[in-house]
Amino acid sequence: MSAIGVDVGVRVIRRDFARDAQTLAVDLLGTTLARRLASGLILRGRIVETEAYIGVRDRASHAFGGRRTPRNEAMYAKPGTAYVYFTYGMHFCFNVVCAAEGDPQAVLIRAAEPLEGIEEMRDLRGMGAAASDRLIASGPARLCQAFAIDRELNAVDLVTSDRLWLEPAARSTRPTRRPLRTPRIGVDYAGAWAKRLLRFVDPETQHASRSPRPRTKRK
DNA sequence: ATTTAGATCCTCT
DNA sequence: GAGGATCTAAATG
Repeated sequence: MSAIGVDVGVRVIRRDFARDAQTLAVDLLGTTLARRLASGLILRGRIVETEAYIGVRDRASHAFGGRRTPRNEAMYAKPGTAYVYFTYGMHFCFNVVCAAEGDPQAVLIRAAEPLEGIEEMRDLRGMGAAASDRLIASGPARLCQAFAIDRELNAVDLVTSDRLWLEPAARSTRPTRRPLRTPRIGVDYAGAWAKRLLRFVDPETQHASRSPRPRTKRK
């Protein structure tokens, strides 16, 4: 994997994406997100926080009620498709489409621990070299900025793309404890669906969008 | 430590 | 026209 020309590692394959969003959201923790820039430089990060958007009955989902628009069209595509959308006038968010084609389920990738190409990520984020690694990709829009993910990558097939893909967790990167479960962030408009525990965080990470254990602060 | 306001523009009603 | 799967800096307790 370090040999020249062998920079694209083993990938997550189609059938692994063809599961329900809740299952995939858990399974993606510890997985590597990989991005090749136009320059050829490769960025990698370990996914540590996800959210499941579980389909047409999920009020918090862009596909609620079977809504199908130009924006969310990618949610109805094959499992393993990227769904990248623009929000709040300035931010992008990246999802992995899953389940069966036509069933609009997706996993929002909310945070990653930078592994490779960290200096480039800092540049992309407009951060100084002194800023903490924890601020690079802890949050869905920060992650997109750090990995240069924007509209251009919407609807890309993560199974075949040489610009954006996922690599399975190795033993050393797989979480060793069960994920922390919380309500999803920023979906207060979704009524009862806002309370469902569909956000998943690696309990041992330092790189989530908010501390997994806000209580304890010793040491 | 927690809260607030402002930025900013695309998407859908 | 309204509001959003957010982030940051600044203000406040």
